[in-house]
Amino acid sequence: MSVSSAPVRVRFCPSPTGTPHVGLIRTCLFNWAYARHTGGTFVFRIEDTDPARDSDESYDQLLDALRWLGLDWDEGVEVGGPYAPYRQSQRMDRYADVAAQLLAGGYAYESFSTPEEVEARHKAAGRDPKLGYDGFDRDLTQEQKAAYRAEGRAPVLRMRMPDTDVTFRDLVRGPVTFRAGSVPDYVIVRGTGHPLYTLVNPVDDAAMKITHVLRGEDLLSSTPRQVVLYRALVELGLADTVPQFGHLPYVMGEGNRKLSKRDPESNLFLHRERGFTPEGLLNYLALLGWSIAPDRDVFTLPELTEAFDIADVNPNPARFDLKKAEAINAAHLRQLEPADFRDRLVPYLHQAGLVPAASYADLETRDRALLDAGAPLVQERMTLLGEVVGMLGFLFVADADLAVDAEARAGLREEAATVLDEAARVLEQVPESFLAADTQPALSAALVEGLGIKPRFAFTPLRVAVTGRRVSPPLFESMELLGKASTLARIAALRTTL
RNA sequence: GCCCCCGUGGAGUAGUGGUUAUCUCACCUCUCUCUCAAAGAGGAGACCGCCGGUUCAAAUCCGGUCGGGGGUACCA
Repeated sequence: MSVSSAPVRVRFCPSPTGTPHVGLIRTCLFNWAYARHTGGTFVFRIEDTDPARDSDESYDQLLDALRWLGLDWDEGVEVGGPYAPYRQSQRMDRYADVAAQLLAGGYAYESFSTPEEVEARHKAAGRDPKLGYDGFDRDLTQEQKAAYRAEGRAPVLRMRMPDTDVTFRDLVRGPVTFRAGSVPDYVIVRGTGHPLYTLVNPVDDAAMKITHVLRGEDLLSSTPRQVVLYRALVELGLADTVPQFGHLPYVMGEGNRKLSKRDPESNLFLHRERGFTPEGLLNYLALLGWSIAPDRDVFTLPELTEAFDIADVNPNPARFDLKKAEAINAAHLRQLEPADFRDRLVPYLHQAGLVPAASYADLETRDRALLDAGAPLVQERMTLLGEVVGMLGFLFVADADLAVDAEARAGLREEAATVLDEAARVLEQVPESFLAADTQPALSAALVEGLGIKPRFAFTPLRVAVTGRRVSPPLFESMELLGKASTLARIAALRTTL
């Protein structure tokens, strides 16, 4: 149900403040997906007009985030484009020019009132003092303005809001109307001459010929202001049309609160560190307000772009559910090509200090062999890549350095000592190759049949001895990878603590 | 106060006049089984915020109401 047939141009325009937030990335993803779906253009612009809060570090993190996720942009910072520059801090002269035209055209006016004066006037008139700016300076004479300047006051520039309702058709919510008089005249340029977001954002969207503004619901209430500004820009010949707006639902955290920057779950990089894959995380983020089909929620990025339409976005607030996100990620891990999965484990092992190399290609021969054999053992047992440290860590530590989980050790039954003794005796006789096909029957015969112990109780002490944990990859394959000497050494080590 | 948005099982979600109200995750049980997963089978869980109206018939249309969220900056 497209209203416009012009090529789609969308943008992602974060402020470089703080660490990338999952809600911000969700917004980026939807813009990107819409551009890719429609064959349109995805613009990446940086809104760094607040020197007090913006930082280069945050800018770098934004780039890092988009590159990690594979959300590529057609125009914008780093890559350039026909409407460069794409950092607002480098476009200041343009804003001054537009502001001057808005003033000259009567769309904006100079305002000298302080907030205290506005409030005082509301009180004096018996109105609610929190009503907002009252339009007092709308029609000041030259003499009045001169008098204020003589007092040393520097005026702000305010947009003149119309005395009519402002209606626009939101792509997600349908028609939205703001009642006449409910949106006060707002500031677009500070007394210092510094332009504000309310001016700069629509001016750049117009300059960059943005056709669809897809952003968070938190900006919904600023839309009537922008629509009015846009209309002025159109009349001034500075914009072609008013773009279409679509407001994406909030991303909620626990309870009924917006997921805030304070919540650890909101930090994109935390998820990366824990071992979310780009595929898994993006898949989950796409589910925050959208779904590909009623009976399906695991999909690839190409499937997403093929199916995505802003019109299908649901207006309800979406809750960020880590459990669900992890389940989606686990499904993606299982779908990975075995070699791909294996390669992705290395950085996590490296980070934990288990292997000296940070990439598979740089791995030593022995580590490489262990990982080649170990990765397939855990691929369908993991939710996050970071779990590999716990799952396969035992393969990469010296016998003396194996940490045995205290709880797992304490949970062993009385016959554990007997089991370990008997297992050690039997395993001594298994050939050096230590194949699972040899150890399993030997241990079964000795422990299950010989001692009459149920398999789960017979093998648990061995699992704890060999891997240090109660949950591990399959036992016999683990022993095979570890080799006969290490396996026996670890069994002996645990035995002495019982 | 004023303005705007939202309201279907624990979470997400399908469903715009007639269905036993969809599916996924989570949860419970069972099968498989050396642990954990995976896989397979089954189960519990919402009368669609509430009230009223229109209609033979409403989660779906209308009115009202309550609840939650957001905005109301010389922040973005």
